[in-house]
Amino acid sequence: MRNAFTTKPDVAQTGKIRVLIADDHVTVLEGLAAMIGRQPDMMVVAEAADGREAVELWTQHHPDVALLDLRMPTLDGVGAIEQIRKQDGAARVIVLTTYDTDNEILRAIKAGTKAYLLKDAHREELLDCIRRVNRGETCIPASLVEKLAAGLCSESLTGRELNVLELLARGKSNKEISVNLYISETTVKTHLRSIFRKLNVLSRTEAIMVANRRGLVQI
Amino acid sequence: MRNAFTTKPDVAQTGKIRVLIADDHVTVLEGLAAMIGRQPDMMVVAEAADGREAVELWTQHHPDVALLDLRMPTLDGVGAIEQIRKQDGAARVIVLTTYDTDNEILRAIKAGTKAYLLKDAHREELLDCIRRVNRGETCIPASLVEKLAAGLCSESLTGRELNVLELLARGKSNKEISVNLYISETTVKTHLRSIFRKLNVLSRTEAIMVANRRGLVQI
DNA sequence: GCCAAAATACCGAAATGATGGTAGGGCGGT
DNA sequence: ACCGCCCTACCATCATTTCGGTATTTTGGC
Repeated sequence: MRNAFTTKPDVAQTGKIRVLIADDHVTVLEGLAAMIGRQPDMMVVAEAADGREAVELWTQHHPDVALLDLRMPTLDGVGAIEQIRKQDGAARVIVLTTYDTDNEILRAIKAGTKAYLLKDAHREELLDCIRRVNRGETCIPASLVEKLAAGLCSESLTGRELNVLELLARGKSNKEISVNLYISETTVKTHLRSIFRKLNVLSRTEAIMVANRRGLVQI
Repeated sequence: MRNAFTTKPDVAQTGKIRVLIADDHVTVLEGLAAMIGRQPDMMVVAEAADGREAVELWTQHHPDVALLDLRMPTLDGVGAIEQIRKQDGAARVIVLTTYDTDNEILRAIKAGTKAYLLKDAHREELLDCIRRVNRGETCIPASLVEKLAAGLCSESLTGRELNVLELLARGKSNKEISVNLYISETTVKTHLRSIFRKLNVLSRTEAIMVANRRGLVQI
């Protein structure tokens, strides 16, 4: 079993940081490969087009750093991170995503990601991030830390409350939600009051907005 | 002044399709450049990081095909297309975007784009699209045509209705909207009724959902 | 088996939203 | 000058949502 203190054989051989990249957008994959391939101190050892493939290729190659998109088919980034860290708890994973909703960041960090990069990051930002993570450091932009700090103090929603919120965000009325969940309209109202209190809003429309911003539901 | 019937000097010289690419994500830009650069029949002549730069570089290079992201700083894709086509009505522009909301597609096509590609398009799809557009053909995926057909039969919102809808989508109440727009709450209700009728919905929450799906507002 | 949390449910009052009809002022086009 | 459209505005009425407080049952963990 590999661990963080094992000298990585391939690094020793090539002297390069071995990187796995995963993204369902072929353009992004090409771009990452091109940028990384040009660096003298790193190389791409595997490219995956979805989450499942990313886990398989990680198992085969055991790269120094893995760069994963959060939204991918078959298995999303968080799922892939969990699978990978089941094999190696010290695996170094960078999450690369277009969106920065609170919930996605939180889930990714809970799953054990070392760094969280937005896709509009600059070239040097991204390459430096790979180098830092390879050295065992973490790399979370200050703007994201702020978002986290703001969100962490809020209570989390229960499963049922999330069900209600999801239907709410689809534009359903209380009656429609009750029919959909096989509960009474009164119960829906009770759940809604809890949701409003937890999200610190006063109306359903506000709730939709906040839920969307926090990544609790996607409209 | 160039026009569609002028023989393009650079093509005659190099025999390659000269492509301009524009995207604010450096990764995507790199990816496009790598893919296009590998093709024997095309080459990247200019790379822009935002809309204004795209227009400037188009003016300088007059490429055969321009690949533009829709969402860019300083000037969005549609604005860039309009500027470019002011110089050359026959300019061949491909729109490349992550999202496929009805309104964005419609605006892009109205502005005179020849092709509309989603960023998760496959490699060959993208390269073939460039070749087809260079030959003067268009290239709009069937799935997008369907979306358009579905949306075209609906009435369009007036400017004031869009103002109301925007605030609505921010979770504002009728009273808050009225204060924000310096109109009475009654007027807000009148606008809302028009909005509901035009979007074919029955409540404000449904309106938010539909407006977001059609790209009328972004939450 | 017990405790805490979650899910379910009801009542009633107050606020907000939805829907009908109606209408005057402004503005651009024919 | 007239027509159509947009923006504005009001009244009345009904439906829905929001906000108190309260209570039972179910579920999961210790």
